Amino acid sequence: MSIFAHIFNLFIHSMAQVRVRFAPSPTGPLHIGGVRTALYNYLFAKKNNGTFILRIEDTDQARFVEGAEEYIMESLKWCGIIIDEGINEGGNYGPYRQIDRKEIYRKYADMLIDKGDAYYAFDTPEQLETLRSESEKAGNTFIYNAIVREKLSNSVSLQENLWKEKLEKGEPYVIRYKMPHNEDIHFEDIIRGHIVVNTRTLDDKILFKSDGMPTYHLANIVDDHLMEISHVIRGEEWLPSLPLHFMLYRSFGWDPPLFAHLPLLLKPDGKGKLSKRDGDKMGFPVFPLFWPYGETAKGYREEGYYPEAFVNMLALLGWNPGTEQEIFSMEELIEAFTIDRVGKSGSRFDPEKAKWFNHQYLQNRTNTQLALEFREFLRARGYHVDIVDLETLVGLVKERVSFVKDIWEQADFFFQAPETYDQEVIKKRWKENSAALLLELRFLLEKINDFSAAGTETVVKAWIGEKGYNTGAIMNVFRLVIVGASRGPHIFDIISWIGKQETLKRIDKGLSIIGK
RNA sequence: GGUCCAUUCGUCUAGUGGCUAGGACGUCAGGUUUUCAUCCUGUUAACAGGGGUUCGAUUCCCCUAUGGACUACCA
Repeated sequence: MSIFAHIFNLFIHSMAQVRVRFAPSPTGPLHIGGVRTALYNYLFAKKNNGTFILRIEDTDQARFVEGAEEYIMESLKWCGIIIDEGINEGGNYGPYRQIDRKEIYRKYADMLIDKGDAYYAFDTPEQLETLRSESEKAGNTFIYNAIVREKLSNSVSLQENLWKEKLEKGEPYVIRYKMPHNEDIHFEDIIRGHIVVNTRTLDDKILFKSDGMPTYHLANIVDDHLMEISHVIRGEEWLPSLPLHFMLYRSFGWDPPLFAHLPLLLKPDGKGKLSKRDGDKMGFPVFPLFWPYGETAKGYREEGYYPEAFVNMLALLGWNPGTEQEIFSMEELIEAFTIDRVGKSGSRFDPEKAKWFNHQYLQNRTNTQLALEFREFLRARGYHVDIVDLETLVGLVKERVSFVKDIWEQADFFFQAPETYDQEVIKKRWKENSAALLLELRFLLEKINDFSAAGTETVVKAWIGEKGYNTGAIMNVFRLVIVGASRGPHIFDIISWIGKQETLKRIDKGLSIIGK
């Protein structure tokens, strides 16, 4: 443990209350990277007896997407992440939707203007766009900073009577932060450690838009302060704006919370961060739940992942307990989680490992649970099977599958006689005497009263031994007519489950088709 | 381009100023299974490169390379 992490630990234990927030924008389905951010916030909150808050950051009305808010909440619920304070849960620090806090932000923007740390700017987006493309042509980057603001249209460069007149005339304006020209800003990140940035590389960020809404930067700082957020745990994409955020806290005279910037989730192959396209291309979901609006997207829930497996997999992507334990319940994750064991570098998402986690969780289900789940699947297909029979069946095939829906692929022959027979197997196993042997077996089975797996197996093996037949020669063609291929569980388990009548029927059918 | 962040097996990762650099997924090979799958056992494979510091660096420092994020009146 680094010295900084140690000090940090001492610090959090001395703090009165841990309050963390997950603050997504309702602009579409929640990406699994977002889910992981929410999860780490939640684990950290619960580990420290703190509060987990959901705040909706919907200050950009143009990008608002209908249904996204519900999607976010349903996703968290599916994952087992319980919100303590939020738009539905309420709390003493509401409202929890930024659109409903609109009136709050203006006051704080004005405070900064009065203090001289912010100013009005009247440049139109078109003007700025022109300036940007011009400097780009000249090979420079346009930054709205201390040097250029003197030449542009704002309350710093303009005479006081001029800009006041513009204000009175109702000319559109934004409020920008007045970034100092040349100052080293020092700040700490729990995961990254000490960082220094010089303000000359920063720009005068817009805090308040001409539509009367704050930007992320203002709203975020004000809300985190007002909601008494103790730790900001968010994605690494926010690291570049951390200096600005520190400056804002300083300007307001507030104590900043502690920050932890999480590494990103990367695509399984190639370069860059995980996107929806990767999932489509490689056949795995990038979203927790199916997203039915607009461009539809697959979800882990609908693909048959257990939420416990999904959460377990996600938790270990970028964090580890330092032990060799890999399977964790939510309670165990909460118990084991510490921020100082979150890695610094981005993690490639591995769909194979995700499947492995689900396999582990599926094996730990009882046959009864699985039978119930599989029955739902069968119902959708028009099969109605007794639950006790399904428990037996599921017990026969569960270890070969990772998902409930895979049970069907492993067990279709339990429900229907083969339509076709694997040509490879016929070529390899079907001999001159196969038909005769099968016919003999057929009449042997017909006479058996105890059609349990053990019952039939005993009789058939005795018969084989008695006659001195070759076991493989019989069993392989037997499997062929029952299953249609060279796969599946123990053959006597299969015939016991389908019953004597069906077994005989399948032998007859096989004989008539292959045996001619 | 600029700023910031990162870099241990193919992937997720453990780890230390001196270790045969550990585990998991995957791969491959055996074994079990009369089939297929599972399972078991084993195998495979890594400290990005170059300089320092040091008796000794994968570990500490610097440079380079590579990757990533950001660079909007989006979050």
